[in-house]
Amino acid sequence: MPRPVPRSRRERPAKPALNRAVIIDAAVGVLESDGIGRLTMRRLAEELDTGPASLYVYVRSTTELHALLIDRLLATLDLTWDGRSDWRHRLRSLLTDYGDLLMANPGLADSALVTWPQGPNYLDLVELMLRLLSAGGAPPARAAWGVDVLLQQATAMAAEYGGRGRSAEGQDVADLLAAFEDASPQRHPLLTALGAQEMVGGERGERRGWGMDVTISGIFATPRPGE
Amino acid sequence: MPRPVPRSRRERPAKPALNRAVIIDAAVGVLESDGIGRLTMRRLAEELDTGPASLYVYVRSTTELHALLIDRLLATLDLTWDGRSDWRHRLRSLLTDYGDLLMANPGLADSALVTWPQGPNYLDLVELMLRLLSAGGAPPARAAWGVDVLLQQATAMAAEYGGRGRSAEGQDVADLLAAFEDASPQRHPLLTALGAQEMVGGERGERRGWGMDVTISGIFATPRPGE
DNA sequence: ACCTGAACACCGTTCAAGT
DNA sequence: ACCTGAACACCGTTCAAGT
Repeated sequence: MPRPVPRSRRERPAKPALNRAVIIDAAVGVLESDGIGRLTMRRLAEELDTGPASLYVYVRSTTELHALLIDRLLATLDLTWDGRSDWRHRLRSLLTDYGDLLMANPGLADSALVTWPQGPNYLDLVELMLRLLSAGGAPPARAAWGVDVLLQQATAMAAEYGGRGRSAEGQDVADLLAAFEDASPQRHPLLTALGAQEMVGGERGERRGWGMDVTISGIFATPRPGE
Repeated sequence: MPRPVPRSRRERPAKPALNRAVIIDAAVGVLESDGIGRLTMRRLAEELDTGPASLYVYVRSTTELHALLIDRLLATLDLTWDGRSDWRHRLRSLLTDYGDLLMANPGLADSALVTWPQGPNYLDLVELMLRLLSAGGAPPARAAWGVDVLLQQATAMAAEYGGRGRSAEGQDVADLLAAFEDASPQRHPLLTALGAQEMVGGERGERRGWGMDVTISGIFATPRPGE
């Protein structure tokens, strides 16, 4: 019969044994409470009630930590397709969901832009995109490059009008607007005629949807060299 | 008649007066000698023989410093067009030059990806791209969004197979390859059939050229909503 | 106005020493 | 094998005080 756990150990749950899963769970917690800007080895160690050195037994670097975190977040996406609904519509909704996920936390898209995701959910996402492009008639080798281009674009768009909009991450939209307002009518007639607002602005959903259509159409219009 | 400068002041040139231009010049020096990863306020202050606090009189933040640096580097590009040569060819060569510039220094493209350039040369680049897209027949509003998409893509491509290839920046290509090799034939049949090499590899120039053509074709094939 | 020493509040990563 | 205290070598930014 087990002896009763001493009160001091029951009051707060015992420090959980460290492992990769526990660390990534804690990382999600820090992301949600503090933002990715504070998702550091030291902050995470504090959360887990240990020292930063302990994390290096399970995670190679801060970059790997971010890659694992992003993969973990992908698990919340719907990565299925019934194979019958319109492939193009499904591809758009998938990329939209992915972008929304990255925009939900300020700075997350910026991080995703320079970090290659790493984990099972990322593979599922890529596989689904390959299926959808194949369903549309893309030859496999072209679909392979197409996935890369589409993901890169979705991530970049999320970074551009997601997190940085009203953030504490350094620059904001006002800076970009101000930069365009330095355009000179003599030297930059087209830019001046369009106006800063036209360059930067636009309804987010429209702009994003247009970008996706550009790339999807382009993929189907452009054979790979030697294809 | 001026008194002779004391020997101790002549041995090494006098500390230059600080100003924006001097700071950006020094930043280029640090970029070339140490890489952008070490282009910090502290390292730059050391180069200028002062303390970091002094730089804040001229530069608002490290992000602004990087934005100014990137604009400065753009000055080395050929941003002219005679208006007669093939617009599409010129657009491709412009984007290629821009990508090469970012790939010349490891980590630079990563930084450009999350930093909006700021300065006169960036405006010249945008103006030229607007001219080229207009020459191809794009309506102005579509050209505006097209410039954004093209620059974002060129930067992302530079980041993807530029700097990180053989770098000390955290992840490298081998990690990405390894991630794809975890694909399971049951769960990821298309991915498995293609193979990691097909997803990640390919001759850099071909891949980049294909990506540009995809986007350029897509821009001309896709009207803006309500256009 | 411009400049700066010093401080505040952080970082990533390594490694010898412990259990 | 797993864990960690402590250290090393850095960061960005602010601010009171000087010139």
